[in-house]
Amino acid sequence: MALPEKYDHTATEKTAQQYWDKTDAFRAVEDTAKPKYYCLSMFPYPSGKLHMGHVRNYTIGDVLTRFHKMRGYNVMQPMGWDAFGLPAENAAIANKVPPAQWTYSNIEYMKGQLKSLGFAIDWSRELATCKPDYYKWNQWLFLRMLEKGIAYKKTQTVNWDPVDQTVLANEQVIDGRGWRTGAVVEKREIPGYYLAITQYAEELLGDLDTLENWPERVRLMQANWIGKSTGVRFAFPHDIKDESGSLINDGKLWVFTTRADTIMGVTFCAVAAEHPLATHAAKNNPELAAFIQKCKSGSVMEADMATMEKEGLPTGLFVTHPLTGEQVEVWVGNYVLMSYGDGAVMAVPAHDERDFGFAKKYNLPIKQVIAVGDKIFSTDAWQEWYGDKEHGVTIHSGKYDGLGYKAAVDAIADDLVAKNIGEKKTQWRLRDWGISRQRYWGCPIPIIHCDDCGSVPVPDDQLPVVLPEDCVPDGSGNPLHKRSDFLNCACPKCGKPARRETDTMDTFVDSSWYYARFATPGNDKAMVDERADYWMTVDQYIGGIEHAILHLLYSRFWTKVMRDVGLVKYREPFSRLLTQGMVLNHIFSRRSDKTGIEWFSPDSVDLILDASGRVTGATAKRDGQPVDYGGYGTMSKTKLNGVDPNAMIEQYGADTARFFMMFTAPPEQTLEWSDAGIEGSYRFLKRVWAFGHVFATQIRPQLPTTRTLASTKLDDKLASLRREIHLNLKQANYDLGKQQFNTVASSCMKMLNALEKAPRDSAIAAEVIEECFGILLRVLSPITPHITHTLWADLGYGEDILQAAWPEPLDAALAQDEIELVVQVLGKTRGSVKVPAGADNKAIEALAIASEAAQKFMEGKPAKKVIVVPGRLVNIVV
RNA sequence: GCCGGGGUGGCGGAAUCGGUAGACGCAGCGGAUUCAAAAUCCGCCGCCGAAAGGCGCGAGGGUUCGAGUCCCUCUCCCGGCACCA
Repeated sequence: MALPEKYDHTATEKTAQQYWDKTDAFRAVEDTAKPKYYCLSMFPYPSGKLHMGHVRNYTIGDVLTRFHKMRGYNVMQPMGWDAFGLPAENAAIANKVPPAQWTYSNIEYMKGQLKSLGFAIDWSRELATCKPDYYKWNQWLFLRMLEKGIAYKKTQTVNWDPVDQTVLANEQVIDGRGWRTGAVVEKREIPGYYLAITQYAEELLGDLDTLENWPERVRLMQANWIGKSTGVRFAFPHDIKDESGSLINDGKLWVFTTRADTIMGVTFCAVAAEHPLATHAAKNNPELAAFIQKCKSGSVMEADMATMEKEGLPTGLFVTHPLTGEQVEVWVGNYVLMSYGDGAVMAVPAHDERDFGFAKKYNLPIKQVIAVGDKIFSTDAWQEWYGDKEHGVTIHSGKYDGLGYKAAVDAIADDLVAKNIGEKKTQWRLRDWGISRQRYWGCPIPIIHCDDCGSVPVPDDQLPVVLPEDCVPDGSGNPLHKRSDFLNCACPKCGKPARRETDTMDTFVDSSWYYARFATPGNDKAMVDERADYWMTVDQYIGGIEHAILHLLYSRFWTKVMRDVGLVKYREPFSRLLTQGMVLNHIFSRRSDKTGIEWFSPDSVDLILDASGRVTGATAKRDGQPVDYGGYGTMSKTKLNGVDPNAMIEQYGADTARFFMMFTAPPEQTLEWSDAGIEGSYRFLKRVWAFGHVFATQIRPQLPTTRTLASTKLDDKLASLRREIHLNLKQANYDLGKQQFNTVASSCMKMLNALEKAPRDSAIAAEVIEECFGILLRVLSPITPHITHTLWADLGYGEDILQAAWPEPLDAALAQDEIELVVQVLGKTRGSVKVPAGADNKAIEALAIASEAAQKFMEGKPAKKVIVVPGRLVNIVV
């Protein structure tokens, strides 16, 4: 078939995709003869259509998949759908269609988009988390967790919309009001199921060290989130009784501290507004009650917290210092968190900056118990060294005087243990994972409520508990409450009529183990099987940094639970992680008093550039009036600055979109969208095609039947072309190892630049070009698979480029007779000199000193010292 | 506040072990082609300077024959966490 002269991306991509479909090219089959490579991109939520972030994510995964396939790995790249979730319910409310229908039609559409981008996905492994054959295993493992005490029930606080009678997610609460009703949101205590991720805190933290191929920042974010601190938990005894006459908290005010060495400096205690002692004290103290109310209703927004003034009120209650026996007053402080530790702190104003400020504000005593050298302590202002535990030594502390940090903590902890009133303890920031959601479109929690037997787990043989797919939520409450066919059931224990649990699981549960299920398609007898033993762990995981904490932490936790249940042997699911940067575009807006902010899409404005080509502003095409330029920001629906992948594919093709995304920025960095950049990428592919046409018409006819390249001495031009190609190949291979794809794309461009300039008028030239263009096509093929597939096949290289071996640079092609060295005088580059390839340092020195560049700048002075860096430069010191 | 990451032409970004800073591309400028335009092709393209040359990788200092790269001080930007006791 003759190769058309003009690059037709639509036809090219269609042909290639048909070939892949026909040959089932991406089917992954277990094969122990080859090293396996499991490449996984985070599966999408089927929100409607793909956005550019998806395209970038999956292109990175596809490049790695295809590259490893050509390198001889047995690769698997699956795809699925994170199909449960709130947006489907919102769409259902708006369109009056069941969430299932909306979800399945989105999946259909987005699957078509993924296919049109040419990703090497094994669709036979496709899964959707909303299908019973998938979520059955959520339920099954949940039951195992219940048995092991990892899953448990307790009350939780939720946002309650009193008008719709429904629970709201945090993002549905806007300025304290329900997003649909505008009603003031209440806090409600309702029961829910929790997973005891804290039981795994130590392991989740410790195993971070084994994740060498994870970005450092992700590991740090997880470590911070887990938040381990070691210290002492101890109690201040008291005899404060409630109305019924019983001691509050058994007469102990428990606190946690990492600075037990400063216990002798405690001058007061502070408790959270929700603390029982605060509640008690407020009963006969309206001022305190009002303050507590203010603390509780106060904003929990970060920005407010940061600027919030530390405030407090005394309770009038006193507790006893466990070591000195002194009476210590209890305050309520707005800075004490009920959710961390015991909701109370000891206050040592002398050695804690926050306590210091609080004590100064309310005129509370400040007692120094730590000294650093001869430094003078004063209560005038806080000094950094007051909190220095490295160099501090205890003073004014009675029997504990003269001890360093560790010795003091040990001695004090020992005494508290002896008094049976304290212990060394590790405190975690991490909290257990509440998985109950009062929502319809999610995985049902397999529990049955019986009046006699209580909450009874659904027996394994009754799994899955299937969610009805035909409900249409109307925004008021969970529609399952109206489904008697779902609701009514028999108690598995006593057989009496009972009610099914209507809460569903957090969708993070669904995504916590899908990677393992991809390796076990179609098995309805087991969650995972021996095929998963073959494929797991995931060799390369790719996704957005926004999942650095929750999704990745839950997946790690889930894996460890699966291990403890005996399902898997590995400790961690993802051996290597790449967090790709976001895709940005220009933002334009106009603010008016009448309509508020109006957004303008980038193609609805004309840019105003300054003399140097920088964007300084824009005008709307509609009315010619100026709009505000907001710089680059993430693509979003509201800001109208998204780019539609389908429009891209239609106009330029998938290969151009893929090439642009790989070329414009390294994968971890943000990527700024640019129409001109897209044009540039398209131009490059058109040139690749044009060279393919030259190859077909001018090169191939010249090729001799017997190739002589390996035994022929090439002339300078051909040798340097070949060297240039092999050098760029070497560079590309190095960069692929680093996962730096932008420079791989650069290397491809450099190869084409060299090829276009090459002589093409002899049989041997044709042979060199044949080899070189073959290298270019293969290096380029993971990035732009369609065009390279077609050229490879049509130009006679072989049937399927994906089956071709990845090229390796040849030493013979890289070798050169003469090398050019940079000549420096006193470290400044002055020129260059050519030396024979095998020249020794002595000879090189002589040639360099004799060179024109050196002679001019040495000004007749003798060389004091000459440094030769082999293959690079010569530096002459005078 | 703490912890990370970063600052290189008009722009996106290269520079592997301390060894020619600005690869590759975009934008811009000049030219060829064209009736003209688009497309395409060729050339130029950090700053100062007529040139020789000098200066240049956030700022300042240091180590070195040689520093974007190593060390110290400062500064700004981005991300995460945060009254965490």
